Amino acid sequence: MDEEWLSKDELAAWVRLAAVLEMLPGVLDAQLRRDAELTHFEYYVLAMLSEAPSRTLRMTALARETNATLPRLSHVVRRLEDRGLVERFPSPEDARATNARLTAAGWRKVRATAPGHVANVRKHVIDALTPEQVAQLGAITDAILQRVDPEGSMKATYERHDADPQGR
Amino acid sequence: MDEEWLSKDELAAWVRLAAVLEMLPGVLDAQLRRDAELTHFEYYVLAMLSEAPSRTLRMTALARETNATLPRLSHVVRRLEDRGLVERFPSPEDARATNARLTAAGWRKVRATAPGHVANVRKHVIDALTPEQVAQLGAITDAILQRVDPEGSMKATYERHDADPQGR
DNA sequence: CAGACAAGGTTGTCGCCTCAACCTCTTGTC
DNA sequence: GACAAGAGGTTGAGGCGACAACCTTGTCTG
Repeated sequence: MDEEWLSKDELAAWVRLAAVLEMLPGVLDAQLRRDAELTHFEYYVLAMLSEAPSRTLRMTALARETNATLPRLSHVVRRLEDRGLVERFPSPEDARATNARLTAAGWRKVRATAPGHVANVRKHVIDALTPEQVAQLGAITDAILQRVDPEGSMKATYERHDADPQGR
Repeated sequence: MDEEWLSKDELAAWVRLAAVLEMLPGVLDAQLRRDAELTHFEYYVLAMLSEAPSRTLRMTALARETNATLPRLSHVVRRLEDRGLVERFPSPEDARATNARLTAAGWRKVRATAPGHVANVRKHVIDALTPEQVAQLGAITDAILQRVDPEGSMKATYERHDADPQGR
């Protein structure tokens, strides 16, 4: 049984990808939880804010950049606000909108946490691959994302760019 | 900020992979929940059982094949048992061990669910890639898994095989 | 063959995510 | 310029996973 309408190669790739999907998040979360009391998603939220102008972003924009739904982000930002890492305030331009801004403590947190996290990503992903494989992985994930999220409603991060010329 | 100690290519690949990690599980779960009232993980449990001799597997073995922790599996199997898709019984050989066996209803469920699930995997992953990319993805995920789970304590599924000759 | 330790599982608690409901503000339309 | 529809967010309830505590059975050692 199982995925019997996949060829041998397809099945092998899919089974492994499913395993990565299952295990990698745990590895990422574990290191960040241990070293910084953050989940990977929380870290990503802080990191995206840290790169934004004035370290500030509207909730909707932040949701796009972190590939999250708005409810999920709202909950997470509330917790981060409780911990003093982020602050929220109404947008001056649109009374409906909320802006999230990194606090000084949040900024320090990101700076202190980034090296360990990057090292962890290197250890478990990048350094496991050849440079060619890194490039291949970029193209492959790009292609998958276009299927998963065709309108690019979640993105801004994985910019549409030098796509596969064959357009598959 | 963010992952500034990654090169441009490395960062691009990582950001996209992180996005896939965030979004693909939701896509898989959504289809299965809608069409079969199953999560992807529940489906995988049923699928692994369906391929086993006598459609039976010890909990520990099942945990390995599904890349899950034992507590997680235990909870999931209890729920599946409540729904009549699986049954548990003590192992004859080892009084500590528990066997999980697919029921007739569980078997029907897998058979009925597989085609839609496979189509979904095709749609969002396999068909987005060229055959070469499928092969590359297999090699890449294999390399990552060896870092994430060096002892292969979780596996049996992504068999160690024709690994990259360079051994990176 | 007694006790210590390991293997195999289960259970409870807590935290996070999903989904649906809801509220406020904005925009378009007649 | 009033109302309908939509955009932007928040909140609450329910469900699943992580982690730690615990129980039982095997195994190993003296």
